[in-house]
Amino acid sequence: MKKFLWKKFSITNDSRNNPIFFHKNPVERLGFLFYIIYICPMDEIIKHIQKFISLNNDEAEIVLSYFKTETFKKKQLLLQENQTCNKQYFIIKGCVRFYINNTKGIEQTLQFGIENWWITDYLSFQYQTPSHFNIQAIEKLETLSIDRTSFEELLERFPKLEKYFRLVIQKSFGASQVRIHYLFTMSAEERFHHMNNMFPEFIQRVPQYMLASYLDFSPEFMSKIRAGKV
Amino acid sequence: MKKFLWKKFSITNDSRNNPIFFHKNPVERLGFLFYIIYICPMDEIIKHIQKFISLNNDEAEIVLSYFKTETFKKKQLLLQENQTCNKQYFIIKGCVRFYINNTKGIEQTLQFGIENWWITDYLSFQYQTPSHFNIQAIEKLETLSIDRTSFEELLERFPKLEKYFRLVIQKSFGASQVRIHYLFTMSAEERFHHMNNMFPEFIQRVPQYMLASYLDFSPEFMSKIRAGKV
DNA sequence: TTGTTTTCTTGAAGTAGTTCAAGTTTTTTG
DNA sequence: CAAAAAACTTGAACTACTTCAAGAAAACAA
Repeated sequence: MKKFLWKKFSITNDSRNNPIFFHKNPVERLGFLFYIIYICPMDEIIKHIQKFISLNNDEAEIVLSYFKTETFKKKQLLLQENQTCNKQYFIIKGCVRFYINNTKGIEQTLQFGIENWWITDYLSFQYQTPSHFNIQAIEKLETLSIDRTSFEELLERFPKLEKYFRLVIQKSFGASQVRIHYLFTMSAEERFHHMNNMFPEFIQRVPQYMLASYLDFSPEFMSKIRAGKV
Repeated sequence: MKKFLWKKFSITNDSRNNPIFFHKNPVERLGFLFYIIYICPMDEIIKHIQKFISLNNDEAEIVLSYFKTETFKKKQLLLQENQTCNKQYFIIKGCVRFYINNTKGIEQTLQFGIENWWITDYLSFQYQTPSHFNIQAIEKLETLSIDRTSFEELLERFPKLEKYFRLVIQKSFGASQVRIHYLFTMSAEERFHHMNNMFPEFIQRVPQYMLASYLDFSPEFMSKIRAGKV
């Protein structure tokens, strides 16, 4: 039901220029209001922004207009190695992995992303250089995306968003440091149990072999840990 | 010689209220001008900021006034585990390591910092929570430091610095991702040679055992790699 | 529902690293 | 400059993981 409405009312970049969407008469906008308040998952990004900085309703609408909804099928790539990353994605629904192909041709997961997370290769996005990374949908995925140009425009129009993005990246960076900490201080088994305790629901969502590579051991070893055979 | 002058003219936070320093008469300020233009390493931070955003001379002086020069002896700690990190440091001269004590009581380096780098535990600094990390001077160290409160004030006074700090952190985050990439795809020996090729001058500056832990292998193994005995 | 693909399991053999302990070299300090 | 401290080296024994190969189970598509 939710999903049906979501698709039906799906708002694209063009909404920015759609007079109905921005019409001030509340009756005429009823459908959209309902959509925005009760159903629209796009609302999540506004809530997320408002956790870090203030943003009133009018601003929120304009901010939203800079984003495009983009959906991906399971296994579809959002970014491929050697391509330049020209979008930043905010995950509305679903799950992605950020991975590389190592020298033996095995895919190694560096990061996962779930609802309300930003995902992109910041270096490639910022400096428009080819990426070393792949980003792939693990589940059917709904995102809000913004390209490099719109992103610049958005930040120029709302400089206070600089603060929002600074804080978002700061958090990601912090998480990345803590991750290295865990890789360095825990044994394979400890890393698995730690992950298991911290994110019990999450580990249900991704194939074991991806989790194994994220925790930096082989899928076979994961199997043995789970079976208590180590 | 340089060092002597540096010490002699060392500018502290109090400079903000020092009428001589900000006096507009160029003759009276000659010493300081000379200092600022030819000797003052504080200038480096301004140059660094100007690489990312525009900043005129008047602004630069005010920005500088928010910082304090702080020096550390070799081995001195800038931040200790379990303390809350309440400063952000910009390194003028010297070298630091960002490390943890692992479960076996061995110190494991997660990051190095050299001239023109920012170093702090961003999570602890931002959310004022106890840090998991230590930051230590590896060489005699000169920094510019800014505390949490001054940092907030600075950003409020110059909102465009939000962009600067966003870009700085973005770069650090990118570097951290690339680092994990290397850890995952290269063997110990490859990681060493890669580091050797990329930063030949840097590896001269730090003890081998710190480098070994940064590259995630034992000091003994480093020794064997270097001797070609592996 | 059935066939196909993807994911997970298991044990045996192998290896890239660690750990330990003792000695040597280099750097720092008074 | 000598003494002390810190950093580096070496080889032998060990181990936490990997790799391989083959089969079982689960998920997916037609």
